[in-house]
Amino acid sequence: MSARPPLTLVASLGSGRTAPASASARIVESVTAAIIERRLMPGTKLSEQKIADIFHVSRTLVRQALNQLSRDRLVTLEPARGAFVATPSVAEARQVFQVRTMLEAAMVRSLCAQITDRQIAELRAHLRDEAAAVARTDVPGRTRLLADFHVVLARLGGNEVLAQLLADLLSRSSLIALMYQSSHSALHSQLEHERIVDALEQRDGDAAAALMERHLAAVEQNLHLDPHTADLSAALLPTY
Amino acid sequence: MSARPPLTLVASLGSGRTAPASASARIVESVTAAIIERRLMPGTKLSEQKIADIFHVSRTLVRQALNQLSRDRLVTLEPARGAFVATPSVAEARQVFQVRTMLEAAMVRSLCAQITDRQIAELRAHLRDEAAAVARTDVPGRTRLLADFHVVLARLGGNEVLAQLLADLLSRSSLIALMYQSSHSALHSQLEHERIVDALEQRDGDAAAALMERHLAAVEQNLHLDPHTADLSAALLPTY
DNA sequence: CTTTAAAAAATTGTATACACTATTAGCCAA
DNA sequence: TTGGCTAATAGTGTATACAATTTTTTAAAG
Repeated sequence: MSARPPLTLVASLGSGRTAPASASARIVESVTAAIIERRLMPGTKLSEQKIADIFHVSRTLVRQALNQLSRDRLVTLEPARGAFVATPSVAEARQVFQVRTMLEAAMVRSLCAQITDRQIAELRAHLRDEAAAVARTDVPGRTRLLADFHVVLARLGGNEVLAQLLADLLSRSSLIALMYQSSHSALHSQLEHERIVDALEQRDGDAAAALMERHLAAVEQNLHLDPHTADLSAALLPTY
Repeated sequence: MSARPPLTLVASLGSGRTAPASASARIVESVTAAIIERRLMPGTKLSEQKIADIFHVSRTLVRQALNQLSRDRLVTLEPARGAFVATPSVAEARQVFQVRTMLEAAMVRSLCAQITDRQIAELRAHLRDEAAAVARTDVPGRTRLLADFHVVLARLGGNEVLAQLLADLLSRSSLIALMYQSSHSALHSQLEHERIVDALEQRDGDAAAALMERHLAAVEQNLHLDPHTADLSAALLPTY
């Protein structure tokens, strides 16, 4: 019997980013980071009182945070039973990738028409960070950076609505990748990112869109989404 | 009442589940409906205690509902000042339509490959409802039906993630249309919907996507988004 | 009559109390 | 032991209390 209080949540407080003023926003960020960086497993129960104790706030604020996480689909709320880290279904996983493909292909295509050299340089800098994290086998770091690449791309277009939407889809994708044990190598992903930026640099919208579609398809292909494996892992993974 | 489509914009914004509407979900639906049906103007203050009295619940549940509405971008929360019906900016309006164009164009294109005759019949039935509402100048009804068309389309593809995303964007679009006084005639929109279904029926993905893109561009064009008008209306409408 | 300042009222932000539901533990009977 | 019943425990759902902040009112001065 573990009953292991997620002290890891507190540790994630120090992880970069703009400091959210609100306490509940801090909790949302911490739990999100913990999920993305694979420190909280799908199905883990998120007890209100335990989280409240960790952050030294009342359950009121914890409940606010859990509600928001539920809207983000990172947490499932079961009435009168509590909050759990979500366990996205195979169907949901496929749908998330389908939506991402629609959005991201169109995004890079339109980005080609407006991207500046300065922005390309920003992307190159990000790619260097990715490559470094991959090289030193920094698993949490590379996971976050590889996901961030897509959000950075979205922000370059200046469409905040799109960026926000994609950020949500990306955090869901991280949970999906964790749950279905992606076998897509980080190195492979990183190289595909490089090629996408190459296409952007050449302002070749069709190529960039095609590369993005193939990249997402490759990532999805390397998830263990086939029914047999999925059922098995879903049956074995803890529900409490 | 007439046979209502299984999925309405308002209903889709609630808990998302078939669970009996909780108190806060009821509040969310009521406020959403009030905004979409133009009974709450942008900028209107939503006082917690007043809403609590109306629904005979405590502020706790009202705050939950307002938080959810804030996440849907229908309501803006100003710290220590309260909740207000959102007043989406011109930039946000353009971004919402840009994202919708990306998603809905790709959506109808992929829908062409899998749509059944039975689903086409469903769409035709919806179009008849639309036409009837337009003919009898039922403004709230036609507004809802014209928006629902896009959500119904999303549901047909069987992608629940996409449908949910689009439902959110649609409610935001309704608020935008209200704020920027769309001059796009309902009849015109309705006819464009007919053409899109025509293309779907012929399984012509490129045509359907192009028609959808033109439809959304036309709707956006007929919003009063030009800076001068926008500043004027923004200055006169809100703030109290 | 307008402007400014301070006090009062109203409203939001957070914590706590309590009711209600679910889970667990213990007990008895088969 | 095993199954099921009941009691105890723990946890969630909602309401209320109180503190902090903003808005309004009131009053006085310029």
